[in-house]
Amino acid sequence: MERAAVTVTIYDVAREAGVSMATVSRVVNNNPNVKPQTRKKVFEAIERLGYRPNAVARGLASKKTTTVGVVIPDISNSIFAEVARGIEDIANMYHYNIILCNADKKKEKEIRVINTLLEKQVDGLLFMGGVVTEDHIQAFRTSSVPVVLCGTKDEHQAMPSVDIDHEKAAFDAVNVLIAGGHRHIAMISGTLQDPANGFARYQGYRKALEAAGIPVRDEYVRIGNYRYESGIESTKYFLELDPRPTAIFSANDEMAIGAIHTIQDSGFKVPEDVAVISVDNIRMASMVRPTLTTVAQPMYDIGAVSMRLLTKLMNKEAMDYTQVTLPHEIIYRHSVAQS
Amino acid sequence: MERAAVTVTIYDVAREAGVSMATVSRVVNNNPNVKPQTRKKVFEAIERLGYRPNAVARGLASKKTTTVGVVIPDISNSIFAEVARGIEDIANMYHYNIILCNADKKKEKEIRVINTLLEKQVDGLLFMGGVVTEDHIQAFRTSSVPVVLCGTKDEHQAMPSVDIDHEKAAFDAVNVLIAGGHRHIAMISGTLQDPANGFARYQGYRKALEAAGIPVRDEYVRIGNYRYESGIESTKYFLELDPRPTAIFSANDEMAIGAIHTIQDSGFKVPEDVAVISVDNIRMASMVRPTLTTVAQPMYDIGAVSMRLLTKLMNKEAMDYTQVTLPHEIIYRHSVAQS
DNA sequence: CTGTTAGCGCATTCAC
DNA sequence: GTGAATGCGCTAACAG
Repeated sequence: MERAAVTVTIYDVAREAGVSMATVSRVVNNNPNVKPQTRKKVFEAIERLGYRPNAVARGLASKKTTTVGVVIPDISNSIFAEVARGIEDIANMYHYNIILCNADKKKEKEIRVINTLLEKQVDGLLFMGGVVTEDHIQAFRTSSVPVVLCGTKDEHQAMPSVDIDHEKAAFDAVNVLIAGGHRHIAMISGTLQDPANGFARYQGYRKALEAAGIPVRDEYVRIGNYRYESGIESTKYFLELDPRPTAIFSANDEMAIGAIHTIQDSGFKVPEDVAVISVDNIRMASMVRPTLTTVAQPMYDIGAVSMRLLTKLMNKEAMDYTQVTLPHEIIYRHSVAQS
Repeated sequence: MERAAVTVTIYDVAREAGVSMATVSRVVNNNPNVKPQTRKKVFEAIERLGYRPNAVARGLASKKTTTVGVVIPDISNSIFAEVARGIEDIANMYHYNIILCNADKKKEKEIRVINTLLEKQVDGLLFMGGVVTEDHIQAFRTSSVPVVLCGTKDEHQAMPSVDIDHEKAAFDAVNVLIAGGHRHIAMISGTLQDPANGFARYQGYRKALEAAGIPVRDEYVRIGNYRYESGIESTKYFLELDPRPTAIFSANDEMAIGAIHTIQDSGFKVPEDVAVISVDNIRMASMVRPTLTTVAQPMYDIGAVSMRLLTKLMNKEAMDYTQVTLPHEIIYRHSVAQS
């Protein structure tokens, strides 16, 4: 194959192969109505010329790009990496390309990225994590391509989505603590503004306590920002309290790790003095000492299922439901004493 | 703004505004040759119709897509996330969109992704990390768009690239150990097949030892795969040795963390019994106990500088040099005793 | 300042 | 099976 110094088009291939451009188009698109011999001639010409189909022209002519846009709220968050992997595997399976766009957890940038993707005429859109506001929905509406939310949902649950039951996940996590005999359970929460993740997890915490007849104390709840440092900060605060909590439920693993280190740095032991549990199950959870007991989100599956859902939507297949809730699972490790 | 149920084109806007499509095109492209009043009319029509320019058609007509493709070898590697952030900031500054494509650290997939990006007519390509083989270079050559390697280089250093001096970084790291009085220094290396990262870091290790007159022992070197588990495995091996190493140099942070935990789990202390140092400075490095002393790669800058370099290349600006080496820096934390 | 006219590279009828 | 013709939505000369 030669180098394509100047662009070689479908016309060049046609001339080289002694056929019409329509025929070249057919073989490139795997249209069966081509005599095997002709097909061979064309392939040879393609090879000889180093022809590379122009996806832009194809997209314009066919009004399909076979690519789906994925907006990642925060590329440095490892959760999304795993979800992306699930998305990719299924996308490849259905011959879609995926293009990732990072949005740095900025709403304004998310909207911009959605618009860029739509301008690029993606055939579908996957929106990962983050808060879905009216503005997002507006942006989605300006186009007619299907959108599915993965790892989050919109407030009115009107859009197709794939997620876990965050409230139930939190509820289950706190119950592990309660079952272990804990009565003084603090929570490091995410922002309560986020209905899908933040608020739901907080609700799960409250409901678990209430179900066990344990009073909910305001001073046992701190709002963090999902980062390590904020886990440290919240935990320092908890450790000063009287009575000091004997267990901490963190809204995500990263803050939980901050909690563990803070507890240890303060001369206490995990889980003996303070137990820690959280939600996510990122890779790092098994890379702390003690290893972190946490509620695992099926990240890969969330990605895979939402991509599969999207293919159906793009294909206009009939669907009985477009809101799927995947199961979560408690991973018992060593930051909570085994009962 | 209405919803664009059916596609509204530049013609629709032209009709709505009572001008020609050329004029609409001008205002969309910020061409100054439009009377302010006309511009206003057009904008109103755009707003009223909910017009969204079709980037695919634009790309075809202008032969430019104002997007650059970025191939990420491994999306779950946090190093690349930071590099990507640098890339993005500069890309935005120059009004380029970036599309990320993950390649799962599979060479075959890297090549496929490069081709996909090229078919999509990106204006430039950024190739992050990983090994650059002849096949990669072949793929790059089939197109005439500029390519820059970031965080790696090709064997013959023929392609534009932005990277640190890996050998020197390793050399410096090992010297920290030597300066601390260590003579029994083991290394957890990456694959020696990778000239840019793996082999260069190993070379730095050797040279540092040689320069200090310390014999290089084969049993003090283990080849890992850059992952936590492989740090554990290698360290278990080292701990059995006689004489047992008093310090370990790891080719990357993640394996170093595995080393620290293994040392601790075996009843030894870091850094008292065994010191640990590595290269990278990922976020997790400050999230271990003890915190990890490491040689920081300027990840953000690597991304930013390579994107800047790419813009110049795309712009066909004259360049004196296209191979840039950024400085690294030793971050002193607590996994090596302060001298 | 604004309109007209050609393509950009390809998929896709519709004939043959 | 294959070719000729048309147009996807837009930019870019070229006129005026």
